Amino acid sequence: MRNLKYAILGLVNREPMTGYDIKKAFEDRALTSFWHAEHSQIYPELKRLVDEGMLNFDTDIRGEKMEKKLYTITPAGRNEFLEWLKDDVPVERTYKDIFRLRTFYSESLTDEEFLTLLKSQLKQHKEKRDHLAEIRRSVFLDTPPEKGTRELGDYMVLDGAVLREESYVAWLEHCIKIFR
Amino acid sequence: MRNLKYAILGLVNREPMTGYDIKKAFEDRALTSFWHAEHSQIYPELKRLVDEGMLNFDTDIRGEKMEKKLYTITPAGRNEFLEWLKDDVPVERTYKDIFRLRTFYSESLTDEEFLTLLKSQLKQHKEKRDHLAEIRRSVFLDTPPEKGTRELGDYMVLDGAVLREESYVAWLEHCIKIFR
DNA sequence: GAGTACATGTAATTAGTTACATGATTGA
DNA sequence: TCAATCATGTAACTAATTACATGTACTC
Repeated sequence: MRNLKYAILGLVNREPMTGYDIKKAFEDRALTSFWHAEHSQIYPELKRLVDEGMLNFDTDIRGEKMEKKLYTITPAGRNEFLEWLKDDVPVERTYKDIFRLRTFYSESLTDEEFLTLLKSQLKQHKEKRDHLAEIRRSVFLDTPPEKGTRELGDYMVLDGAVLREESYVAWLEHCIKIFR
Repeated sequence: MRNLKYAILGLVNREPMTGYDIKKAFEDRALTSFWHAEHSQIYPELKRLVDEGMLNFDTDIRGEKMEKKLYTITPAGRNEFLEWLKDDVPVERTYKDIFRLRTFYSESLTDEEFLTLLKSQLKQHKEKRDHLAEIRRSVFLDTPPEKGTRELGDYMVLDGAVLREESYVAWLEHCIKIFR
């Protein structure tokens, strides 16, 4: 499905970037909530996208001799990206989740053992939710940006991430209530 | 991380099963909401688990000569599974989601194009939510089973799947409201 | 007799992670 | 001068998907 291809094309379509910039973007809290890639996956994909005529690059010098490659999207790349973006695809049947897998088998744990796991997950998901909500508050003042701006995309996925964490927290709290 | 290993050990720990049974279990609505594997991944993993002494199998004959392998968990397998089950692991940083990736880049779509995608996703997630809630109602009468029963694990993940879909629906409706 | 479900495997490819490998620049 | 960050790559391995491949049993 080449999803990484489109994730990268979309970033470079926003503005010219280096591989390192792309790696950094995938570490940003908003993007990382629904996509991620290591640099070992990014650099080969960038090379491939250049071979396929989707991207060009210029070599920049920073300081005395440190080289970096600044990638730019080609018209063909932009076209492919826009076609992909329009695709209406069926929802993913499975959102893999290891903790839910453990929960499925929790009959084999003692109540205390499972409660410990539930509480640890709850703590982590609450922290994640609060962190994401704090970004939404500090960056967007909890108000959606104007339509047609890049910031609106950022806002919407951040908002979705907060909702997802809230829902996870509600589920964990429900499970804890059952076990007490 | 060998997650499939533990998903399979957990199923066979519940009761002896064939590879085909395991494949069917991964198509069941509750399990499929958070885990999935194709038979091409299951059969080699079963072979490996036998090699590692985690599973044994007996060959059953169905009808005249059709053979099937009924797998049973070994004490070593059960032990490994129980150790894995107790592990408290950090939450996954990323829950990959292609529609959220598209949303992130939606500034490059027209309002109508993006609204069409949003509405299609909304319809699908509502159907998924209703379907899951209907299973919860018909199988569990919306009431959690007793602690310590296998049914409670099934109920909890199903409940979590309903909540997750409800949260997705709420997010999509929020996005649609912004775009109107 | 046809179609569906049961039943098990392998091959080829793509996706993703962890480890290996190197070196420059900046700021404390 | 030390540490963190910038910067780019490859190798080895694990995970997962799609396609290839085969045959039986049951029900209408």
